[in-house]
Amino acid sequence: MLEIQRIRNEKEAVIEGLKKRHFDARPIVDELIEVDASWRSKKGELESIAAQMNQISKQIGILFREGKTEEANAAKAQTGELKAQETTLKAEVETLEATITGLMYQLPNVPNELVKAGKSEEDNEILEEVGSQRTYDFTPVPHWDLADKYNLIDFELGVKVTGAGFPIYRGKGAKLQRALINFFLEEAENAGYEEFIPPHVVNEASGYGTGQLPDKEGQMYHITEDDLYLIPTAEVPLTNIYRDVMLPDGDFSIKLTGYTPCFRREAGSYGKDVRGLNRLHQFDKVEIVRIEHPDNTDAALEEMINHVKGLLQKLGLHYRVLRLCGGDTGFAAAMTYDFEVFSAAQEKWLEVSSVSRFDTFQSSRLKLRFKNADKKTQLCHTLNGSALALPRIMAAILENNQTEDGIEIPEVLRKYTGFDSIS
RNA sequence: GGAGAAAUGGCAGAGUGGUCGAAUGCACUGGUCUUGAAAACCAGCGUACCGCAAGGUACCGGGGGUUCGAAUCCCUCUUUCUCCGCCA
Repeated sequence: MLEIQRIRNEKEAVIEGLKKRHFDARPIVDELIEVDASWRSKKGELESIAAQMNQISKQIGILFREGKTEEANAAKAQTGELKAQETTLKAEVETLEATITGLMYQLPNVPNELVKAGKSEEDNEILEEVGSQRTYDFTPVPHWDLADKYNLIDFELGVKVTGAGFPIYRGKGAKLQRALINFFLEEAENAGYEEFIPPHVVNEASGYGTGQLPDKEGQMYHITEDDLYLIPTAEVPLTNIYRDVMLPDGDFSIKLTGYTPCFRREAGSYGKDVRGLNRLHQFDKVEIVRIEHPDNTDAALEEMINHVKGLLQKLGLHYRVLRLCGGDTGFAAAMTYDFEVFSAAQEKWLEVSSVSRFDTFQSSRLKLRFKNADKKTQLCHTLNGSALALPRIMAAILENNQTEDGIEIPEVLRKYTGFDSIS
């Protein structure tokens, strides 16, 4: 959430910044400024009435103690009018507050200055491409066929047990999946991230804390009976560990990682894009999360980007890095870098990681703060990224590393899989 | 799942309708003393919002209610503990 002070003080800059998302913030911001002003004035009235009431109550207490019952009762009688006013004002203030909150929740984060204006993924900037396409003296087969041929992933069985988008990994497929998880976790650990195994289900407050609610309500599985949500990413439980936290001093850099399954309803998705592992309702991911002093955010982001690049390089994948344009940047993010790997058989780029900085957008909702050098309370910055999401990595490894009679396992994974190839 | 008890400031812990934002102790910060430290003593010491300020308001697990007035009474939810049941 943007801070109300920022909207009051930098109104035009906020509106201008949000234009990069093709988001017309002016109506919301104008209303916000107006409602905020009347909120402040009503709040002032309410508080002065409350002050009078407190004063009278105090007097009544003193009178009773002194045994001046009649005077006390007289004083009681005059409170009626004030009390009625207080009740009315209170309701008005509450309505105004709800309006403000409702409006605030509608405003996405203001893009970073590096982010280019743009509407959709067409406008994303390709920053670099590393590696090159392998050549094959046969026609590469898509991963869903390979998965079937070598008995690695059973999509039909998943449909039977659960439904579409819930594949079942088996045999060497399951083992390769587990190898990737172990590899990613170990790399994160080597980079200084502490490993967590968080719950896979979160409460409503956590959903609001990281910004999934109310914006993406329909994208999470909601367990209505207990009012809990299946996590769409480990970002939610990991970041919410630090909800309502005041870090004692400005010298911190918190690095968390965790592997979790992720659940997404993906309502409305259909067609060719959802074939095989391309888009699932349940998938595995290792996430990295950072909580940083604002001065350290640039460096942290850089470090995370390099971490993800390192993983892709170690896996020998042909990849490219994109900086998302305003329109394609997620609601809560100030800036996002996407990583895509090239899939040999599908002949297209698959997104495998997304690294974002949120600046104070999440921490303002989370109430995640620290005491700065002047002993003032200040909001932390949060960042997170996938390192990495498994299914499309799996798809790319299967497709890109296929030979005519098998699949070669990347060198770095062999100590985890225990086998060098699948045939 | 059933029965009971509890939730107060960083921690411990008092307070059961009125000068309570809350005693006291510990911790913490500053000062005095000391060559330095410890001890002792003095002072300070929660958060948020509104306000240029003075100041005001709100907060005793969350929400609601009673009352002129609620940490204190009532309802409700959550969490923790004890006992019983069930169980990987």
